[in-house]
Amino acid sequence: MGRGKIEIKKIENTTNRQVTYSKRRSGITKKAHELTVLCDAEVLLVMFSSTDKLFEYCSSTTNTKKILDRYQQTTGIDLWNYQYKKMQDHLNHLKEINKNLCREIRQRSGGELGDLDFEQLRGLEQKVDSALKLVRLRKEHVITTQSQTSKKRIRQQEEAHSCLLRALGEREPGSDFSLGDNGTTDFDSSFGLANGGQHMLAFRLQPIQPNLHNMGFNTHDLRLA
Amino acid sequence: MGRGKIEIKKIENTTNRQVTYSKRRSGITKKAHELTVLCDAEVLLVMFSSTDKLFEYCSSTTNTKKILDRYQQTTGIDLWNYQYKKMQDHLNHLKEINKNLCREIRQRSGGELGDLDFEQLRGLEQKVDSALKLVRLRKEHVITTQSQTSKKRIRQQEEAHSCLLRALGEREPGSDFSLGDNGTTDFDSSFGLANGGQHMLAFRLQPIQPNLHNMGFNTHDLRLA
DNA sequence: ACCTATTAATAACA
DNA sequence: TTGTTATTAATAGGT
Repeated sequence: MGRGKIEIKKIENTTNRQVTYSKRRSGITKKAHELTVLCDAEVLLVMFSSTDKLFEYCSSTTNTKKILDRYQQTTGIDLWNYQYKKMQDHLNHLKEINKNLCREIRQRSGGELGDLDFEQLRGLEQKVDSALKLVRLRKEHVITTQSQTSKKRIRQQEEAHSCLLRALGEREPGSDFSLGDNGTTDFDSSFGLANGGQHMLAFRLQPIQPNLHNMGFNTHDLRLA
Repeated sequence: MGRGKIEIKKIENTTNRQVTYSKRRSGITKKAHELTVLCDAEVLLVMFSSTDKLFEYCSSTTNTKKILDRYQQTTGIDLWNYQYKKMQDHLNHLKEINKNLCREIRQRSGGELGDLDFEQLRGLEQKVDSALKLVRLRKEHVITTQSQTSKKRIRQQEEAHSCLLRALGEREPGSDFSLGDNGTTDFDSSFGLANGGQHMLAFRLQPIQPNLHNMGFNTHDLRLA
């Protein structure tokens, strides 16, 4: 169809080839659209020119992804399944590990012990027992450290306080800024704290360990996603 | 191009539509092939008829998967990535859960306590402590049950044994099958067991709970896959 | 991009 | 389905 018949083989003249590509591409696209409308079909047409430019037509009744999903479903052909399957395997493996971890935690919590025989129970008991010892040890250590830290801080504050008082006393000898029996009590009450010691500790130490509560040792959601 | 012009809209006559589909399908396929050869292009053509039959053309210089890989690379468009990404998210989520579970187990084992403050340690201690109590309770229950079961079995064996002896004695009054001071000892030694009680128990009970060792409470591989 | 002689595709019919 | 053919549509080569 044109000024003379042409043989169906690669057009060697580059310009001519590109012109023909352009014309025929629009031609076939039109055909694809007509097929879609006339025959109620779904058509996907993907073309790469020899210069690597992509052109695509897809029936407006659907979209590329749908067509290709359907294509895969119909043919059963792989296409992109390899990666997908590898991932799925990985996922199942993780789920399995997860399940076992959850069971271990439940057993370490004293639940789901029905399947364990005496020997296993003995082993579990020992583990939990030694864990308990370790936790207690750590707890003692933490409380000791906290207590020491707070004592040191209180001492530092006291020193700073008396230092200030002394300085004031030297500048204004007539003023009555002398200490009572207990300098610490005066200092505390000046901050609205009735008691030193424990309250002081709780109050002062919070900024040092900010918002670690509910971190680290959480009660995790043991359900699998 | 035919015996009269037609409007481009769905052909209502089903037979006619199918005939047209068939003819035009081969027409467009031919066009696709000509485009491939004349213009050195790569063409993929996927068609679903209104009766859901798939027809495909792909340039013989390539294949469907290559075209689609290239399509995806060129467009950057998803295609099948949606599922893939969903899976990847799921996977990362599971890994996260896994990590937390592992940490919880380590903390329940008395390790990795450095990040916990006093309150958290106290909570952990209580959990481990109550777990220990539960495990011990269960252990006691199991050992009690086992012991009762074994005692019952020994008693049954003894009865069966003396029953047999009695039967033998009645049939052959002259023979000397009388019991010694302790019938149990005789019975045990006849099986090559020096002592009854504990050994007996261990020996007899194994078949009752076969190969449960190393099941249920395993030391799981805490590394993530 | 447009033009148009010519070929190719195909609608209707068998 | 397949084949025939009158007719329309696509397009090769030229502008």
